Amino acid sequence: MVDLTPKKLEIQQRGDRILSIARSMIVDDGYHGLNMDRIAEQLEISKGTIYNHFSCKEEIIIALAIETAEKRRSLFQAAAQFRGRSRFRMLAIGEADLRFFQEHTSHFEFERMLRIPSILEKTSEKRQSVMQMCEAACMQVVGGIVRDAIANGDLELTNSMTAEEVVFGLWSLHYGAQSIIASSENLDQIGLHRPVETMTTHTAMLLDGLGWLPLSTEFDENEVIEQINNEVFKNV
Amino acid sequence: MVDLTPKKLEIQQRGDRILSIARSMIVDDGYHGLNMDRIAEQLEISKGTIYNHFSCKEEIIIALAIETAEKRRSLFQAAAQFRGRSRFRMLAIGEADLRFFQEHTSHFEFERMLRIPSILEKTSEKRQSVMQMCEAACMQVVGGIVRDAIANGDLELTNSMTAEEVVFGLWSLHYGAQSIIASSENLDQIGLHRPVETMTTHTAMLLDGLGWLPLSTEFDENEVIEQINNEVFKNV
Amino acid sequence: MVDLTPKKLEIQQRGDRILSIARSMIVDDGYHGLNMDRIAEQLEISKGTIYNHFSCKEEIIIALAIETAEKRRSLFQAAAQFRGRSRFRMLAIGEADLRFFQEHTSHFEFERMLRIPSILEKTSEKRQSVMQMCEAACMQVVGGIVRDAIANGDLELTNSMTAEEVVFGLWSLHYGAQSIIASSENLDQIGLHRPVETMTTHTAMLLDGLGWLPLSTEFDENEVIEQINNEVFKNV
Amino acid sequence: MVDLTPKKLEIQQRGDRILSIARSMIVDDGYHGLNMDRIAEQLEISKGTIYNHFSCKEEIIIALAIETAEKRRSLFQAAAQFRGRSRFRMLAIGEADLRFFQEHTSHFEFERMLRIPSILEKTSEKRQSVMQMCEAACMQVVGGIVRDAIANGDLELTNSMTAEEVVFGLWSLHYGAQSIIASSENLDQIGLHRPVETMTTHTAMLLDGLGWLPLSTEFDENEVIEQINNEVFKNV
DNA sequence: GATGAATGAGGTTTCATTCAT
DNA sequence: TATGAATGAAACCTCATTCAT
Repeated sequence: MVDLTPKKLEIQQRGDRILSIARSMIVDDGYHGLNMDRIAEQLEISKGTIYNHFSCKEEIIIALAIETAEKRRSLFQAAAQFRGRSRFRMLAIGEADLRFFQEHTSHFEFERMLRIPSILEKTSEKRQSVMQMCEAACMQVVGGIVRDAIANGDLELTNSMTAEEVVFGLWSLHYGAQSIIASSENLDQIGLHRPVETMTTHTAMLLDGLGWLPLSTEFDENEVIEQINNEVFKNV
Repeated sequence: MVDLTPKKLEIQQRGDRILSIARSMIVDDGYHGLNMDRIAEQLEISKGTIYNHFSCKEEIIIALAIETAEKRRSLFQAAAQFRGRSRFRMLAIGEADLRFFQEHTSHFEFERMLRIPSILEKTSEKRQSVMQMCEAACMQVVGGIVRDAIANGDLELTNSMTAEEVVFGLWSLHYGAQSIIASSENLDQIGLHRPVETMTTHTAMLLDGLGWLPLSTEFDENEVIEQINNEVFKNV
Repeated sequence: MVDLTPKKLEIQQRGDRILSIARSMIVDDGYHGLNMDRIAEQLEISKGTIYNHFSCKEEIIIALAIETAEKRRSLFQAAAQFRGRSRFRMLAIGEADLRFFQEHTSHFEFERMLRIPSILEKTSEKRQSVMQMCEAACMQVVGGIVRDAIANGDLELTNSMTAEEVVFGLWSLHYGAQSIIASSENLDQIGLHRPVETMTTHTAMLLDGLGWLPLSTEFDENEVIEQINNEVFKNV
Repeated sequence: MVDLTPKKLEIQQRGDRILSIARSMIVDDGYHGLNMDRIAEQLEISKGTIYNHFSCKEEIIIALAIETAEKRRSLFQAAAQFRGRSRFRMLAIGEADLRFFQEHTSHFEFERMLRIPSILEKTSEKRQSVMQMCEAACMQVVGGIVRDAIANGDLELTNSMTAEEVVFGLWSLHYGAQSIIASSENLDQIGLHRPVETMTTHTAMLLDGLGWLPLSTEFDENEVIEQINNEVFKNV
């Protein structure tokens, strides 16, 4: 055990280096830019060694997605611990999501690739389920807040909507907005000068539309967000 | 003119057949399933002929996306002609979008691919701009309704929001929801049994949150939709 | 006839322009630099029109070779008419060859291509025989001078050499030197500052070596060449 | 070391087999007869494997040229070691060149291709400089003998000729004669029954013309050549 | 575990030639 | 006769993946 540690450490570090180079390749040149030969060349290892870490190219992509998805999960879990009214806790989630988006924009690139079936298919079930768990954890965190809000009367669902369906609406809005922002270069030209802020505003409108109390007109959002940043994300 | 037809017709038909086969390849097996050799083989033409129609694989993808995007544009333009209050005209747009989604689910597959920069880069500027025009036309149709609503007092924007930004919110919600639905197989397992209806409900909630009159509680949605279908989409 | 002439002229001029462009393509990039598409493009005519002039690519090559071969033949025939001793007539041939080389360096490129069986095969028999006639005429002109020299005692062949073999030696020396000069950029760097003059000197040395009278030490070469230029090539 | 040999040997042998097949393709049909697909087919290896050995088609051509150029260099260097008068050492060079030509006729084809800029450009600088070194070595060997001859009075250059220019003459004569012989099928028909011997005779004539002592009339060439073969080339 | 040569499917390009208009 | 889009054979080259050492 004492002997194995340094070796295992080295192996893990190599795995990380592979991911790190792969990430920058994808960020720079997208899917076609990810190239097993060039990874091997830049790391000065053999191609075979890469295959000891990742059984195929797609496994690298999902590993990258998991890496960032785990960061999102911890951000969401941290946000959910904010003490206060349910609507404010949703604000904390929004803030977490915003931070995630700003620091890990590349995640959307990975996710887009994994939503192409022919790519996802080649990934291992193991990593697929890790990925799903991360996503499910995020949904559950948000779902928990929704249920809390229903339980304490802050939110009263009509249309026979379920908590999961509320989450789906918010997820759709954010996933859609972030995908569009991350992959469009000309938003400014079509009159969208502050797309991230616009997304945040729409989130508030949607929650208002659902009747989630207190309504956005009843409190000062900036003040709450400052409090959230001080309490929840101060170490991040 | 009578003489010109057969040759030109044949050429155009071949272009269409290429797209048709390519579409089914992508639907079945995604990006990797699209294979120039196999297209040539199945159509019994040479690869060179395919490249006379489409200069690369990615051009086929964008041609497919344009094909469907044009259908969306006509649906949106038809929907916008519905006579009635602005909120009902938005409902008509929602109905158009729904029909588009149900009949051309594969569009989201194409669009997802085109949002990967390394794929988009290889497409011709010409087709890129056709694609953008289709999208812009849709946005303008919706933007026009928003502006009408503002003009006649149905909608009063707070938060210094612009009409374009309202459209962005709806676009994000729908793009996000439809992407998720089109690329997820296990929504049912996580409690989303009617995702399309849920998306529609959230749209209504968002419009309510924006204060768009009449609010969803003030009219019978199903009745209006029936009217829309009768008047606008009866021939479609 | 009055009407046809301008048309025929135009057609012939186009044929010439095709050859002219093809020549420069081959000079720059050899066989695989010759490209029917690019000829059409540069002449702003259609590819089909080229095929009205030359039935295939290889016919262009042999047409180019014939064009220059005919020029060489007339130069040689003109040179052979110089009145004077056989050695001086050889000097005239050398001068003709020099002029040919300087003005039609590319001829050697064409000749080389036509030595490749798969290329020669595709040319028409008609042009093949025209080509052969031109070459034979040149050799006969030189061979005639050699035989004259032998007949009148200027040249006495030892080593049981024949007139044809004498021609071969001169041909080799010139062909080799000209090929090297035509395709080397760095002769100056390796100490060859006047390669053409060097070739001429070696020709004289070779004729001296063969004992062809008068030896180069017995007359003023420059003076004779001036006379040749005045009498034989003054119109060229 | 014992373990490494079989694998490495096999790899090297495959590289050699690629060159061997490529050589015959070029000999038969020139540049466009060289075909990566057909090499793979005939060797029953994959195309990728060929590209592991040679990064492009042109690298094969230059590799072939280097292979033969190195043989010429060793022949020349061996020849230069012949002990005897300078004229006899030149005879040894002539003998080396003759042997080279007879065994590696195809070299001239490769050399010609490499004179086409668009072909040479694609070859690696590394191989280009190897090639240049081989050629320079040959010229220096001959140049050395010329200078020795001048130094010891065997050769007295008139016409302000330099040692390099003497080499150029010999090079031209041999290159030209060998190119013609290598690429002509019908020399016999035009009266050239022993072109190689004729070339050798002309070399002697040229050297006689230059006054290189002893003149060919002053010694028995065959006897000297026999001696050269016994001393210098007996192992070759 | 590490290596890297071998594999071979497949994307892309090129180009001579044909043929309907 | 001129045109040039269409054709399709032929190659070049890339790259993810495998496997013997």
